[in-house]
Amino acid sequence: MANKTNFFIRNKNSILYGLILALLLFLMKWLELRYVVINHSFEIYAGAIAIIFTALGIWLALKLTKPKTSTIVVEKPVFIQKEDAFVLNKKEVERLGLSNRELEVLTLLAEGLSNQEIAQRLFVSLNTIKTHTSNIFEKLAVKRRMQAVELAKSLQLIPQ
Amino acid sequence: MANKTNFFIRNKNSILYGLILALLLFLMKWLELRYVVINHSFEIYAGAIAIIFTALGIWLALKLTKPKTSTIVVEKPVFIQKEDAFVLNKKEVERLGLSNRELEVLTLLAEGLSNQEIAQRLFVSLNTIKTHTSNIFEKLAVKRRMQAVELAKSLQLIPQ
DNA sequence: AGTAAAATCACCCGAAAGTATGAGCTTGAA
DNA sequence: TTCAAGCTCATACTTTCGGGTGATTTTACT
Repeated sequence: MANKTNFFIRNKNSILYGLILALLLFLMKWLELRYVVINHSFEIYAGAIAIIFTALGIWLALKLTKPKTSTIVVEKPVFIQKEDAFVLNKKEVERLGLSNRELEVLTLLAEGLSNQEIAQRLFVSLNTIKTHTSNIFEKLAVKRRMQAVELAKSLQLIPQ
Repeated sequence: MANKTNFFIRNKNSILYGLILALLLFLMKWLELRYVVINHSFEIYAGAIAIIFTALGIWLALKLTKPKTSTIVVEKPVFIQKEDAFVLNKKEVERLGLSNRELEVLTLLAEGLSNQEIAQRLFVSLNTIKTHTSNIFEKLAVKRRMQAVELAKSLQLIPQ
């Protein structure tokens, strides 16, 4: 880090205040030699110094406390669509009495595959898939594959 | 509000500091009468006052300034997963060359309705709906109604 | 070993979906 | 007026879907 080179820059304010302080003292010394001190009591002089330097101290403190308040950031990230990890609604699965294989078929159904394609995908016969789909429709109480998929998605049986 | 009754309580600190200030001045006056001032130069005395009251001012300022606002970064993830107002993706509609009627049929298709039901809903014949669906599948380059609905949803052609 | 649930497969039949082709009608723009 | 696009409808045909029934095999559990 370049601490040494930055020293005067970073302490610029402190140095400046020190100079002002010295200047003020010098000014008072000069005033003392003239007409002020001679004619007034010492208490007034001391009180003036106290007041002035109290004010200076307050001013210094207020100015020098630089990390006054770091900005409070209120973040409001708004996610419109959430594609987070799919969690199976096991309660509904159990309630409907759907088997694992039926859920599997349901998933492929949702992909828009035909029964024939599903059969090939699962290495079983077309008739098997037809039996599965029939059972699925029965358990879901729907008439068509489209409705089955819609219902399954809304019930969190298959990923959206 | 009970401003009057709370005055002394609220300004307790200020009053205390004022008393301390007076006490310090009195202490200095007492010291002056004794051995300090007599034997030392006035500059030293003034300097001491300046330093003490500068420190006092700083201390006052730090104490009196309201408690530093602590920096708190609050993260609030807000999930708006429900379907906000559906906006039609007109660009895609135009690109695919879909007519209004076809979009209408597509919407009903997504509800899981059969061709016959769609026909009754739109007061047209079954054959008309079959023509529409065929054209839709052609334009969307899909083979089945399920795939058409999936694609239409992902392209924002119909509400989710 | 016995049993119940799940998974597999087959056959039939009717309904629905999808393909292909042609055509009438309306409307808005060139 | 002509023309293109959109909407409508029809006929014919093929494919897929869905319902119903029955049967065998696998798996898991008692």
